[in-house]
Amino acid sequence: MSDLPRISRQFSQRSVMEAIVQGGPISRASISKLTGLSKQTISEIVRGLEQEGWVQETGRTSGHVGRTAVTYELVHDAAYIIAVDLGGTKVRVALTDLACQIFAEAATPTDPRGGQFIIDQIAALAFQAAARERIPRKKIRLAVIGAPGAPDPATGRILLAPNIAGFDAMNVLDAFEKALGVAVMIENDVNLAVLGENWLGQGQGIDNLAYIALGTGVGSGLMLGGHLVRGATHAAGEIGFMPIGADPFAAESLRTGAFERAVATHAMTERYRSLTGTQVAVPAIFENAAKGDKAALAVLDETARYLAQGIAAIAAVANPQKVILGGSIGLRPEILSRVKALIPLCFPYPVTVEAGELGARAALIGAAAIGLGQLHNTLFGVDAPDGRISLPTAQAAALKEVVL
Amino acid sequence: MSDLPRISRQFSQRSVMEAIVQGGPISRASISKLTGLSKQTISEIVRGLEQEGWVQETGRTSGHVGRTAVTYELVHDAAYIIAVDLGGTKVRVALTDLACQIFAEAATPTDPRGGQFIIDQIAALAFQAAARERIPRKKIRLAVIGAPGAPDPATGRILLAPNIAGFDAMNVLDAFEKALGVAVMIENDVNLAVLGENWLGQGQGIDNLAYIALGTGVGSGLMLGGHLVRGATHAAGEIGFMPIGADPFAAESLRTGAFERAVATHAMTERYRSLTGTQVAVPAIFENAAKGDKAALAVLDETARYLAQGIAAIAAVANPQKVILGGSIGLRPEILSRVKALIPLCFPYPVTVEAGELGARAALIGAAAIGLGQLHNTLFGVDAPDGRISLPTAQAAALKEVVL
DNA sequence: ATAATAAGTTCGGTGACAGAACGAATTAAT
DNA sequence: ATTAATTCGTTCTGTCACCGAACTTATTAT
Repeated sequence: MSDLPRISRQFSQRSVMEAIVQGGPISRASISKLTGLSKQTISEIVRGLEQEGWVQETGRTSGHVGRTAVTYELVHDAAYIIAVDLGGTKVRVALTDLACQIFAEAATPTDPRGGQFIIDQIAALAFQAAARERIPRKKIRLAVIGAPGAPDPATGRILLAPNIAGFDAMNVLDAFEKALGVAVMIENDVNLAVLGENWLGQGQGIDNLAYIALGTGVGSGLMLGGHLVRGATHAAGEIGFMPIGADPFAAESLRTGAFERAVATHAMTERYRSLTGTQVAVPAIFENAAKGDKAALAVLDETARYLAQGIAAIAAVANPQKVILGGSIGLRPEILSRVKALIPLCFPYPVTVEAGELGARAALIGAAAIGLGQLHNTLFGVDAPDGRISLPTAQAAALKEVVL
Repeated sequence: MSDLPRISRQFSQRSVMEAIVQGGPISRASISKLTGLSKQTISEIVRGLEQEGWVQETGRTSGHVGRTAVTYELVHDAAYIIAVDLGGTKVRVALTDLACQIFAEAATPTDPRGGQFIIDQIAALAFQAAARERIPRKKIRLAVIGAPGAPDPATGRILLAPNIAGFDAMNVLDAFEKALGVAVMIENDVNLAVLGENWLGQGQGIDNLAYIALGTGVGSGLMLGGHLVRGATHAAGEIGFMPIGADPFAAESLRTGAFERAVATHAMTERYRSLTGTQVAVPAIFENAAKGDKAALAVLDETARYLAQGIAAIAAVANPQKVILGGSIGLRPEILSRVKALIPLCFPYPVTVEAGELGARAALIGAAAIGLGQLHNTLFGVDAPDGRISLPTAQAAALKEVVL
């Protein structure tokens, strides 16, 4: 139903672009072989892309029999996207070009005043970075914001985001679009983390993936069958409320979440306090455990025990091929090793668990991934909602970190 | 990448078919308006479809100004599919025509000898039904088998299907294809149940749906974002192993599943026995509860309490818009009412829970749904894996049940 | 009868491809 | 140095799936 634009050209154009993006400098003849389209068609499409400024000649092949081929590659600076990871304590902003190169990255403490202040802060960061790299604003096509909570695309609001002041009452999407002057996508930060790990981290090539971010709170992002799972109200992955760990019918569990009460920061410090009588922050608990402190070791054991159960629950429901741990607690090897040992004791099928490879930058890289995918789709592709493009990993591996 | 067939025609053809399937008898002019394709194109496509025998003229419009229109509709008996719900105790077989009408249905106890005997039994049932309705075998294009366990399309085996003897060792898919002589799809029965309820039952129009089948065992089917969730090893929805209810680290939980040990048939009878000292079957427990038996009521309360937690876990992970209960225990109103009351006490966001509308036939209807979708796609559509066609609900509502 | 209206066809496009043939450029073999 | 083999890229011709406008046909309302 609905008007069908002639999708044929778009479709082919997209696969040509994909071949150029992935194949680096590539000749038209090679694109033809890769895509199965005729040489003639490739020439036409490439001519079009060149005229519009998306690709350019880079050189010629040599050293093989036969005529030399003219090679083409992306015009890297034809378009840029802004990727943002907005956390309760830190904001990270990155700029990415069409070739998936993250070449400007900035991190700074989140403006505690919240609301519009944060939005202005992010816009300033992004534009500073753009100015530093001499990127004209016109070339910025899209911004992707990762934030805790459940962004509702219909209203532009972000629900369940207690960590960020003033976001519950405003239309965050509109505010960002106004401040940045480009189209904005808002996505849950843990969802982006799955995408990030799927693109460049632990989850490469894996279509069924779960990411568990464990720190101050717990959240999970789920990629099933290659698609991000968002759920009916974009609240999928709010696993803090799983009825595991604390008594789920307790009033406090209804507020904080039974599982969160069993595994997150607060649970660990409380557990340590009840064993020793002293209040100690989480990093110190890990340090003490390394020194052989029995109470600290017990805290780690118990936390891992509940975490293993949480992973088992996710595995039972969604059957991911791999579960990636992230967040300040989840990235700890002490937790990972314990969880790996415990899972086979409470779940019958093998579940691979690993720590995230991208650490705290997973969500930022995921934001870049989703933005680039979106950009390629809107510029060159069908506007199919599930159009996944395969982004190249080669260039992207060479990331520069520029902390302000 | 890969050879792109000229997909344009296919695409349009599919939407024309969709309009005809849904719009009942419909004129070419109306199809044009519906699809946005030009009248001329519609005429061409319809001419093609008519020549190939998929649609036919049915009459003319009248009573309005302007020229009368020739209306077209599906040739209902142009193709058939076999839908099978293979359970541990019962086999259901149905035949469906292209217009989504289930017009022959048979149910009979599963052959206890298992393995090839079951396959032959199903083939016999299907062919008997076909003969009774004078359906030539050539017109049967596809069979969809719903079965417990995790069918592995790569090997054709069904894993985790302890209820059906002899299926673990054989290539079930091949055996069915040989016996039936048509292409066969095998799918988990609970997954089909979600599709069934999504098509004609409680879940109509809902894209994020969970189905929990509770009886001898527990299983769940998940539809997220309109797609069936199967997981990495097709084991998604094996929620019996959620670490909820019994101690998940107990050896018995590893075998049977902690959640299954807390909510399924065996759990209820055991619970009743520990309270009263007498062993009573599940239906009797419900009867006793209706009579006011305190022990029976306590059993229902406790079972519902664990079930509510299980639903909370699924809701926390996947955030479905609605959770549908099925299975001999799940369909009971006594359970539903208790669960509805308990969920708000252990989960903070609203979760709609309802009993399935299709009862025990959900999986069978789901099998028809997936088969019809597949058939429409392969015959008229792009072979996109996610091509969902919208099946009409009107005709399908008029189902006949023919129990042998 | 005549106007209005809707259905359907005919006719003449167009754009996105494919495929064959051919020229152009290069290396390898003689 | 010449020739053969090979590969690149273009030109030319053709097909297919569409669209839009104009036109014919059939019907009801006036």
